[in-house]
Amino acid sequence: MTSLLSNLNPQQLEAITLPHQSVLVLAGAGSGKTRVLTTRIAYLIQSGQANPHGILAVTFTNKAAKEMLTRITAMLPVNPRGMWVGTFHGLCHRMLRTHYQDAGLPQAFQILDSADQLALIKRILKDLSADEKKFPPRQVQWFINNAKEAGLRAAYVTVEDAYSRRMLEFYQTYEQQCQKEGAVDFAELLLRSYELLSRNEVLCQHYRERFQHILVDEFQDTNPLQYKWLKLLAGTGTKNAAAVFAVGDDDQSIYAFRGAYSGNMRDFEHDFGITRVIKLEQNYRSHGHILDAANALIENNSERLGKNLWTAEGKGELLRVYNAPNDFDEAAFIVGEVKALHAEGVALSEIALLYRSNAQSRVLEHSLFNAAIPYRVYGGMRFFDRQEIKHALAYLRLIANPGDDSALLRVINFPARGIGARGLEQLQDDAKTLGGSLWAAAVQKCGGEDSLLQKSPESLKGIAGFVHLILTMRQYCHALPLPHIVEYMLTHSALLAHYGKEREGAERLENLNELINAATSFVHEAENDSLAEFLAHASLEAGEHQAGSGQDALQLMTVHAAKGLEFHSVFLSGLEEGLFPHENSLSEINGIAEERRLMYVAMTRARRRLYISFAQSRMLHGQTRYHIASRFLDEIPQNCLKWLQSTPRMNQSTYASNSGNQAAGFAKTAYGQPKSSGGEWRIGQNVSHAKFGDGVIINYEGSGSDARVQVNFDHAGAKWLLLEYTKLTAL
DNA sequence: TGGGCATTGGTTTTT
DNA sequence: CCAATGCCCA
Repeated sequence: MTSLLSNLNPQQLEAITLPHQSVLVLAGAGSGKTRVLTTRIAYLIQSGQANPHGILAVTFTNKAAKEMLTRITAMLPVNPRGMWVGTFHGLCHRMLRTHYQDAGLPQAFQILDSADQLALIKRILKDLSADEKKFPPRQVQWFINNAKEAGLRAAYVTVEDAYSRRMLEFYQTYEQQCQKEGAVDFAELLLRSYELLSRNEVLCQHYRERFQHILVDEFQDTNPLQYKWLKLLAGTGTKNAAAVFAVGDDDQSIYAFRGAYSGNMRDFEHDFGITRVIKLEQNYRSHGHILDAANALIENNSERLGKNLWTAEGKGELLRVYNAPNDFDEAAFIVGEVKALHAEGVALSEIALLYRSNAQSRVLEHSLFNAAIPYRVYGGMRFFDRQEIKHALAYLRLIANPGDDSALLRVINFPARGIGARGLEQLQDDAKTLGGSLWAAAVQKCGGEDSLLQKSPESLKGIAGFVHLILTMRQYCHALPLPHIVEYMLTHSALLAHYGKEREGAERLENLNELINAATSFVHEAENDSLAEFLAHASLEAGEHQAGSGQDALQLMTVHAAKGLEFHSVFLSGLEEGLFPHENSLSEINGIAEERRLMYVAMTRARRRLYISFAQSRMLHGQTRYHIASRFLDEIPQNCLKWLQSTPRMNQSTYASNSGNQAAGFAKTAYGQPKSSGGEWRIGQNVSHAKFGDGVIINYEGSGSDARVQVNFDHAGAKWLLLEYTKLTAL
């Protein structure tokens, strides 16, 4: 116990050792939030106030859940088995699987991810012959999810105008279709689970008695439905209500656009009768100037719960601000500074390059690539989102639940087996008349399962061939271990053969084989290794963005993606009005405040050094746009800032400090010794580049620091290179 | 049935 | 500008 509670500050200690009561912990950035959360759990168990069975801890991401579990396991000698630790969706899913009958779901119900949901909506819109111009599928999706997140079934949505009436019609049809197919989308997991608990007194009571301790991470990100779910589960107001340990930071609420409602923190205080709010304000991450700047910035927001970060460490370096003439130059500046930092011994993985929107990464990547600096971009396609994986999963879904129309439509003719649009239309009509699934219609069309299975597969074409395929798969896979099912499916569906002969199919083949590995490790790790459970896992846990390449690399990501992370040095780029704050936020209610919190999150990622840069002009949507510096820069006290200036010369530019008082160890940095000494590049000259190899100069433009040459490389093709930062050798 | 070409739109994102 | 979708043709 002593070791568990050592090295905690008074507020952390108070939070961790609080008696059985609900509490709101306002945990600032870098204040040891996760430590408090996990230590609280360990403390409850070790002090005998709770056993693992009685604890439920909920987070937003699988990553956070995993992290929490790992840390608890490290702290406790006991196996945390019995504890419920997971995401809202994961826990709700668990509940629905256990009580699928009470929840009105088929045992083999499937989870739709956003892409699956969108596909289903598109199908419905087509079915109802809706004008996709007037009712964009994405908007319909938004409407449905919004309603669900407000806890509203179609029957309870009130509409006035014709437009919403049509939307509601889509929602209704969507609900019916989901029920028919046994499909459950993300919001549905929560809503169903909520309805299950609110309708089933006995069940609700059971869980209430069991989970006497509920811990919530990132509480400011909860949406109204999640909050209602928590309230219901905790049994607020009842005699043996659970103690809810809610940890959050209203200043880091940056997901309002997807339904998060940080007002839940205030409601929580009220609804749960919170008498004391514990504030964790001591920051263990950043140096003083960074915190001073962030505090000053966020002061500009009203309606805060109120919090001021401080550190026991020194002030540290000033924030470095760079005013670039254009986005190119901004990128070049960053590249130069990254090089210098790296040369000073800072690992590239300890340096982050943050931006407001993904589009900004292009220029940065370009410069980094030319400078041969390894980097890694976060975000983008995840494993289970890939087309080939989706196809494979569709086959698996059909094995688990042939009533899954969405899955059937996805693969009935993939790989192509000669089923055209007319055949499909016919099938859909049949299904409609039968009132059953597409699968049922297909089976009937082929004269029933039994007669079909007796025929030789070679003789069957088109729909019959497909039905036979799925039937044999089901039969064959019945008792097979999961990885074998996957392997069998990949071969017999001919997915492997298909991608094997596709030109760019190598990577897809690799991914499909990776799916077998995923199944193998799932079998090893999961308690329940059924096919249905694996499919749920695939939907709920889309997999890490990319396998870490292992190499030390610079970290590129949006500010949103950086939440929760920290780095030695952070570059915050594109601090321009219109970009950050984003122009769209100007017309949104409390839009600027949210952008400001985003800025706050970005700044507090840095431990030691923070760069902020903006460009006077930048290429956006194919046009040069001119912006002024972001208002957020004005909100940072000048005495926290050091303005770096570019002083372009003939052939080189130097970024020098005007404060004359540089932080220890970092000398003025001069950029790229341009050109070969004395030599001018000329068109037709043969040159060599470290990365692209040999080539010949075919064009030239710009001058001074803007000078670029176009080189036609023997292998890499034609590329524009900024002379100032590219090392070319004359041949 | 897929590939090529035109059109269109373009914050942030986890589950 | 560039990617993603949609549509048409071979």
